[in-house]
Amino acid sequence: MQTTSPCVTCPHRDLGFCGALLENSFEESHSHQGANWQHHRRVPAGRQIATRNQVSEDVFVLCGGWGFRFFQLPNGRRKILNFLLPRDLFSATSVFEERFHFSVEALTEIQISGMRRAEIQARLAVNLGILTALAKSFVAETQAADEMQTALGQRSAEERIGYLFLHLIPRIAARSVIREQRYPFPLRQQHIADAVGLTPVHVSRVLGLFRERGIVELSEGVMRVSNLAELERIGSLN
Amino acid sequence: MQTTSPCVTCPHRDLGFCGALLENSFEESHSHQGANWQHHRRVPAGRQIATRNQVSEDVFVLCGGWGFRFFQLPNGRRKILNFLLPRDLFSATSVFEERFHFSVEALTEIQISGMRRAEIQARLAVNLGILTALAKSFVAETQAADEMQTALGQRSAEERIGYLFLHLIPRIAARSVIREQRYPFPLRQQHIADAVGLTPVHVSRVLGLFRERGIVELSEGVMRVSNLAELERIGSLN
DNA sequence: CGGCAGTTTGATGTTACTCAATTTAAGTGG
DNA sequence: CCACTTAAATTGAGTAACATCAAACTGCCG
Repeated sequence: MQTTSPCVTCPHRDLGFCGALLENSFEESHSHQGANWQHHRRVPAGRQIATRNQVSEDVFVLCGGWGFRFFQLPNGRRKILNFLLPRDLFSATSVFEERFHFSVEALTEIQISGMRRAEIQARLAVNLGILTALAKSFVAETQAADEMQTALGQRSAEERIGYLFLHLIPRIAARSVIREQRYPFPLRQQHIADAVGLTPVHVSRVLGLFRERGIVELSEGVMRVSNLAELERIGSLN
Repeated sequence: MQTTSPCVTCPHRDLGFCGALLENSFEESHSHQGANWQHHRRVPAGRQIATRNQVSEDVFVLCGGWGFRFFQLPNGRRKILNFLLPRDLFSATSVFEERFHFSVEALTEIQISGMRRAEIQARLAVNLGILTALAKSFVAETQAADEMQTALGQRSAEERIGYLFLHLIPRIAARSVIREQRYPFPLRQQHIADAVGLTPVHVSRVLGLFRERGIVELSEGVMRVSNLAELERIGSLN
């Protein structure tokens, strides 16, 4: 099997560093046998796979399914910081930090790929491409966090949920073929609540309104967007 | 004058890349004359010095005074993303992005230092120290943004303001000598409101409570912390 | 002294939370 | 395939937190 050609029989071809941001950079060194700096795992839905302050020698990429990063609060609530979709690094910070500053949970069944941090850092030192990709990832993380801060700080429940959906739509679309504005969407209302800082009860009411007004509808793990223009009017920051 | 010894006569010795994160990395190449890749400016209080989507060839460091990054919303409100203190890069993202994704305003009179992005990137490629410092800065930005998201999403007015103060205290202390728990603090209540997503009226009420209960007191540009333990109980995320 | 920006206070309104009950959907074992 | 169980979503009533509007108060500067 050639290292430069697509490796269709390997389900992890586009995973790990090949994933999110480093997909291309590592291709030339990807091989089936000697890759002991990289390993894969399957995790069932609902399982917590990383904990705040936990030390890890590895940097993780989500390869399949959905997960999320979160903070657990002492009062029992939690804040979902963002959702992880296939090819996402858990966080670009973990390339440099040996501890997670967040926790991670599997939302659906997921596959993850872990790589030795030491190995990644060694490659960073000599490979400008990886560095560039990593910088891009950092920039994207920072910009997304700034926007989410804005949505949370100054906006109503409808606007927050609208923003969340708008933010997720292109990310989902980049990872699966979308027909008729139907997006795969495994979130429970509780997840939405934890992500935008509302109670599940209130989320339910807002989603009810969206449905009545023919804007978005959630059911059976699918988000159906009937009126994107209106959703953008509601959720967009501009 | 020696390049390796402290350069006390130059008010910008510890500014620019010498500032925030790159202080040490650039020391050997700092010189008074030929530094045309670096320039300094003084800006009066209240002046806006960067606008969202504006293109800039330069990367900026705040050298003196306070500023803040923000998003302007169409409804007239604004969200302050964070406050900039001396030696802060406006954002580590601007080392890689030619446009600001945020706006910046001077809160007090400030001095800023701008450096050519191209120059910085060239140095990044050959200087591991700078890279490490930059990565640290990115990590810190990301962690702070995650925490602020949590504070905004899941917490009450008192907790948000408490969190903001707790977050600022060590940053201020790192930049000036603190005696008797009195911190220089140039924010108006409107700034606090814009930062934590409350109305100035409500901020005033909460600050009134803090004062009554002998926790913190703001006046004449000084924050006096009388009961740090209680402030931590209120504002800490843990 | 007058004017302005910032803060405080009061009265009232709205949004979202809480608590509790009901309905719907999703599994599970027989 | 159907009773049973459990989780998720919906609905309603009452409440708390914060917003809004408006007025009074403070300190500062010309």
